[in-house]
Amino acid sequence: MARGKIQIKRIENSTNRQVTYSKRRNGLFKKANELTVLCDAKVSIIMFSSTGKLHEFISPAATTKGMLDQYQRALGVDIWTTHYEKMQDHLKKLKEINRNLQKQIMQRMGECLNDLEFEQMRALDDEMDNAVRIIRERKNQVISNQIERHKKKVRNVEEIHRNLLHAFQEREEDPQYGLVDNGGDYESPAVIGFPTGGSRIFALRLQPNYHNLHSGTGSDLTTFHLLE
Amino acid sequence: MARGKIQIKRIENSTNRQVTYSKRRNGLFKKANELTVLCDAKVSIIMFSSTGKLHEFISPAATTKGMLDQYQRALGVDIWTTHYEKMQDHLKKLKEINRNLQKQIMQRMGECLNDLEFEQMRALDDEMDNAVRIIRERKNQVISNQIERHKKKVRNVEEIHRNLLHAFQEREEDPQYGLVDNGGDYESPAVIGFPTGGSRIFALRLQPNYHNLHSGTGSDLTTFHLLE
DNA sequence: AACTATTTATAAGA
DNA sequence: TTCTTATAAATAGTT
Repeated sequence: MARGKIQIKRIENSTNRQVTYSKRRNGLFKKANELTVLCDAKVSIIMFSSTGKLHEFISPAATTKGMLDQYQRALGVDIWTTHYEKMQDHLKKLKEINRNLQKQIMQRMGECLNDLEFEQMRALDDEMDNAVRIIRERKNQVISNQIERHKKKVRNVEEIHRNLLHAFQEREEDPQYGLVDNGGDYESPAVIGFPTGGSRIFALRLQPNYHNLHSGTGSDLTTFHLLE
Repeated sequence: MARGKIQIKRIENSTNRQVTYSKRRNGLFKKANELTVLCDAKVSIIMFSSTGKLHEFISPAATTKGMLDQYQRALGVDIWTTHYEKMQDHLKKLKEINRNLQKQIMQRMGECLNDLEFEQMRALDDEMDNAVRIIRERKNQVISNQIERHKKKVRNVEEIHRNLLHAFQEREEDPQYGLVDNGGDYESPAVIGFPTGGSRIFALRLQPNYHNLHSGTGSDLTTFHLLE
């Protein structure tokens, strides 16, 4: 186009090719910009040189992403856009649902009651009553279970103690074990009672494995504490 | 660029603008194609006219999707994936929150109580108690308001009745109207009571301004009626 | 990067 | 739209 016409075919000289690429790229972008301004259009140009280098032009008022979204929408090819929009819809709906749930909870906590009609409020009151009843029942059941469990434990412990006491007394009475070995691993007997004042348990630790014993007392105390 | 230089600014004449758009678009695409061939480059042009119409150019050896993929790869910060992944994260979190809210509501309705620790259940019980109290208070307040409104209505009705009765009796006692014209618009005197059968109301007008009297008996009766 | 002869693009008109 | 054409703009080859 100047100083001689050229054939439109690949420029074999690498340097020339690159120079031409640079010049014509500028020309192209300039034209694109003029088009944008003159015709109120949006243009996106993405190009890669033979060496893989990226250059892009985008109309000032547009974004590349926006252009590509619009491009796909226009073509109907929904590689990405529809998926994206569906996600946005979904997100919006979830947020709405969240808001409603939060509000419902608020109302169930006695707040935000202004938005309720009288009938709704009456229904809520009934529902809450019912729920409170169920929850209380359940709580009490859990308490009962706990008590039952602990009772069993206590019975176990008592039984063990009875057995031990029995064994101990047998030994006391047996002259063979009379005064031979009372020291060593074994401490002298002591009384550990329950503050409830119910059945007292004599914790006579005559065996090294007293692990069974120690879970009982403390947790029972805690449980009764919880009860009140 | 011909027959006169032009300013690079929006062409106001719509027809001109469209013609120029068409011409220059062709020019741009031609240049893009030449660039592709001469420099062994890949070019993607996407453009939208001011009316939203799509036109695109893509180098013969390339595909638009391929270009866009390469574009994202080249930029590293691929707009879509990160955005997309963020949305997915957000979605996941919202769903999780939703699940929790739903569960909370369930629990406040007395369901799904298995997942609660004893302490949590106790707290829930307390909270529910409190909420029920608030809701009931509120409900009762609304009821009170309603009653108040009804009372006022009843008072109004009573007042109107009294006035009518008064006017009627005045006419009865006035000799001027005595036997002259008892037919026509006026019925014979009668006692107008309330259907509750409680205290009957005798509208004895002793003073012209009887407004002070009317708030007592009648409206109370009505109120009690509404209350039960 | 600058220059410039020449080609190419295109604005206005038909 | 397309064609025409005078003229502006782009640019190939050179420096």
